[in-house]
Amino acid sequence: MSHPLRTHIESVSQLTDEEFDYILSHFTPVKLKKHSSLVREGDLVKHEYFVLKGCLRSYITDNAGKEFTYQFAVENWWISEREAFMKHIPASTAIECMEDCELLALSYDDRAKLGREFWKYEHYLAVKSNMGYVALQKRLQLLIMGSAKERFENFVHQYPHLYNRIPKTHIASYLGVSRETISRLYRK
Amino acid sequence: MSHPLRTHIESVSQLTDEEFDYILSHFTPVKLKKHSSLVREGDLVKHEYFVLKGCLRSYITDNAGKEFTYQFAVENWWISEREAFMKHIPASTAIECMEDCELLALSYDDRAKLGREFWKYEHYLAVKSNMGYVALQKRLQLLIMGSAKERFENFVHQYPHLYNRIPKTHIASYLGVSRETISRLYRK
DNA sequence: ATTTTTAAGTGACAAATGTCCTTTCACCCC
DNA sequence: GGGGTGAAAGGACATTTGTCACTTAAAAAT
Repeated sequence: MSHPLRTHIESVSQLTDEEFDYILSHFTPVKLKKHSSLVREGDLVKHEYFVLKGCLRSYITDNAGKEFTYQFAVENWWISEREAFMKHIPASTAIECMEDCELLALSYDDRAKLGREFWKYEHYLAVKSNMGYVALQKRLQLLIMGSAKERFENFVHQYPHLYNRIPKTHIASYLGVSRETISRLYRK
Repeated sequence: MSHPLRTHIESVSQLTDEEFDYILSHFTPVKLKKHSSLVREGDLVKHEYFVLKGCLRSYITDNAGKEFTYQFAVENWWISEREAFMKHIPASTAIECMEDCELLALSYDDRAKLGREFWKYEHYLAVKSNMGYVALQKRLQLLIMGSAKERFENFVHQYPHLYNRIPKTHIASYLGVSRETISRLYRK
């Protein structure tokens, strides 16, 4: 069975064994316990992460201390604080493990290096970035157009495996509604 | 006084007169009357547009016939139906002129050609795309975190010139609230 | 200038959603 | 295996926002 990262990259472009081994050699394994922080607000973010095992979320905290989930990540997803990572500025979003996690970390410099050395890797990044943009667009659309109910149903439909894995509180804050509203919705 | 398009590109990277003239030669002027459509739902989108004069909006229509504004564009903004333009698929979003407009159209092929011929133009596109992503992120954040009031105040603060230029109905649909709610808000 | 159309303001009411509080249940930790 | 901890369900009530109907004002058309 092929390495999860390889499978992910090859959904965009094929690699030889040598190429993949070389790429993989730039990643560092990271293990984290449930509830630990991967990134805290204000941190400099020197890596982006590919998730091998576990479940994380990135979130913003407003002045009143309320948390808003910006993104989830499970196996075979990438996660980081994009803006902080790209621009070398302090993170405005925190990232936390919701389960014990195993990650692969790639530094900014190594990412740039791989991009330079492999057209294919650069292309993979570009495709990934574009998919991210389109996903963001869709989510925005749903936020503007849909009621709490529609947003929730869409979420369950789109991520059935997350619905039973992630605390409802966080799903609520991802959808921009209160936890109680979520409760009310699937009573019916 | 320099050409608006040149000014815009040069906010990212400098051009010689010859380079700019060559780039500009790939653009076609387009004039449109108020209320006319630049893109209709279902159209193939072969161009992207730089706005020289006027004011446009892109919007989605839901099953009930309700319109949701996805984006505004005024002088010195770019506008298109990104997904349709990039992937050569039918547009799911329409674009309409809210005033008489003068645009510069650039075809998909010419865009690619300019990107190939000028590293600087390619770079300009990349920076623009990244800024678009960050802007989308900010807007999403505000939609999740902010009340109607906060969203509206943020809009007025961020785009004071649009607030007096664009019908409130469309500002409301951009913010994801009803027109009446907007009315109520700035009574106070 | 007069008519017609379109945008905007307003109030009353309904529906959706948020907030607060209590109770229950499941899981984790000595 | 009991005590503690955190997540979730549920009810009561407050607040926000949407909807509808009507009026006024402004802009466009003739």
